[in-house]
Amino acid sequence: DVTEIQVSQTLRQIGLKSTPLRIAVLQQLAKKAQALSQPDLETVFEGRENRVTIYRVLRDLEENGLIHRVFDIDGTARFALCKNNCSEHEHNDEHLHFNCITCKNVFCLDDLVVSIPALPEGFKVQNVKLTVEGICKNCS
Amino acid sequence: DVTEIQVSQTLRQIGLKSTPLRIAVLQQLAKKAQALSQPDLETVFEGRENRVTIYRVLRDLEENGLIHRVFDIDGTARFALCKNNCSEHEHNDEHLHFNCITCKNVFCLDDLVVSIPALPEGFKVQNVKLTVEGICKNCS
DNA sequence: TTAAGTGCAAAATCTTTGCAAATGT
DNA sequence: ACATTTGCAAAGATTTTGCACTTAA
Repeated sequence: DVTEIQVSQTLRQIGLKSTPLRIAVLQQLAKKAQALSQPDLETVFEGRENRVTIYRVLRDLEENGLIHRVFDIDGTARFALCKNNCSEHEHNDEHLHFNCITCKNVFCLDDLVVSIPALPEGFKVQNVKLTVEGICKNCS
Repeated sequence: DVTEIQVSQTLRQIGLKSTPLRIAVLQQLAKKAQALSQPDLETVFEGRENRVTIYRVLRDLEENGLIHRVFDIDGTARFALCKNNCSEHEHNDEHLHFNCITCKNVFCLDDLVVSIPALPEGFKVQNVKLTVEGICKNCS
């Protein structure tokens, strides 16, 4: 498990203050294989935390490369921890996301390697996202 | 080019009335390699068409399997013609989308084949979406 | 102490809904 | 003629902004 101390250090390393909500959000994301949306987090915190602040925490964490954003099949933004190679506005999450069409959860399957076909002339690749839609373990 | 007559027939075949806006939307999508968002379409029609109606046209065309929805890097919904194997709520767009990080356009690269790695036990695949982010032909 | 972060209210967007008028078949 | 589609206004939902208060360092 990820301790509060570890998370605090990470935050300070990148120049963000270590605040209760930032710590709580990172810990939530750390303990789930699934990407969480802003509404998910509101539910987790049972409305105790301010909605606006959650938006700002997610924005700050994303801008500083600690989390990345994926969209579920409804286009709702969901967030997951970045494993590596992410920096400000340059997220390198070259892995597979499984989007469940039933529960809408997004699973990050980090260890699967994605290979892409050659693109036509003139297209410069920066980032590859393979999204597989279907029915997840829990829903089938 | 796709004629108005062809589009009209397609609409009637699936049980939708052939109306000017539906025809215009389908013709717009047919002549672009890029997926268009609702705001894009408003621009194309220079505000002459009602925003609400555009939303409804896109919804109806999607529900009837004529177009499909992809999300650009900002999470904005964009629409493109379905080539084949699409039906109501069962879109089979197993192809590659190139999302330009500069102009935000989404290019459907239909002819490239996507292969996926084996998934963990319990995950049932229905649909594969490979999204490549980078800089498109026009922006580089 | 003080720059960064938070909470609240309010604005700005984006999308959907209800209903009367218009349109396609 | 009649069900479908559209336009308008209004409601809902989501996300952002301004500003005073609070907190981490």
